[in-house]
Amino acid sequence: MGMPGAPSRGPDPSMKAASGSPGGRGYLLTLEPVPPFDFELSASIFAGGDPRIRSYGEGAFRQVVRVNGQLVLVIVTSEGTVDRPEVKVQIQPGPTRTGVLNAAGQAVTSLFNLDLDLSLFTAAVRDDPVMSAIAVRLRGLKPPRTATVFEALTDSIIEQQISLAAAHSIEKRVTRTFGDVLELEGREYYAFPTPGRLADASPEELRACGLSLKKAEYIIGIARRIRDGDLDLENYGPGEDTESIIRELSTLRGVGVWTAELAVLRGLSRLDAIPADDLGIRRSISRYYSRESRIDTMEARRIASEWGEWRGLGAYYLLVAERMGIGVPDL
DNA sequence: TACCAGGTAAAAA
DNA sequence: TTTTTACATGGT
Repeated sequence: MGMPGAPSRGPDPSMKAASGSPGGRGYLLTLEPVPPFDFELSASIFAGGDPRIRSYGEGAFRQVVRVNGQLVLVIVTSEGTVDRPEVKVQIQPGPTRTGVLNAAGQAVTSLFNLDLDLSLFTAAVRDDPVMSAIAVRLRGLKPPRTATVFEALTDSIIEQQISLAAAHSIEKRVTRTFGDVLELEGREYYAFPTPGRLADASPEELRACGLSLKKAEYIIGIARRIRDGDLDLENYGPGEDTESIIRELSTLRGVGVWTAELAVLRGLSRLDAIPADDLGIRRSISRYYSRESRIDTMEARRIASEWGEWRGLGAYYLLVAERMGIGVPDL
């Protein structure tokens, strides 16, 4: 039964724009995420990140976002609770037009999936005692989303085959080499490179960032098709079936099923997509659902099918649970 | 030191 | 058509 589009969501969180911050440090926006939402838990994935690119520390998340063609640093903090979440967004440099302010608010809403209604997920996994127990432990955890599908697709190509540690180090070098820079108070912040910038890169330049020559060619090829108008990754609507997007992306050179699934999961928050042959996902599924230390792709898909249209989010919960050292629930 | 790690396309059989 | 190989960096 192919369900069209992404799982249904709650309404957009309401935005209250303070028109100009009195303090003068930057402009302030308040977002009201759909509860439950645990900001600290959701943002902890970014803890220890490169402060020039994306970081979370001392309660504040920082990243450069591109809004209306302009780069701004968003500083996101939480003042609410899990059940009455309230997220503050500070924008630098200020002052800025309300159009930019509101666009930054939309960007943060997208980056943290603030409009996702997790109660639909917990309802869907009600009959799965393992996932239900983990969902209670991780209550309010929302999965992150990349700023663009291009970023998700590029990162996924970089992450093919090699370890996450190796991939992250390469991703940082790519961003610092090709990303646009925003200078603030003597500090530099980098946005993820645009397709146009990577379209102009040479395979050797990307190779110097640590990519294989083949991956460099894949990424440049995709970037050029976007630049030339042959490919548009950023306008998939809710009416487009997740499966058909995965099929479409899989036709790109260098993009297999695994890469396409990961890209729609992280770039479009298609939470019904699960990269079932992913080693890490298979390991975490086997940890919580099997006596075997390793399971194959078919077995992973069979178990994940219990989570219905939320299999991708279920997989994310298992990965986070494993990372946090949450044990197998006693049933 | 060697080997594996959140794959893929192209070559070889 | 199916199987094997090359590829890149970081951790153990």
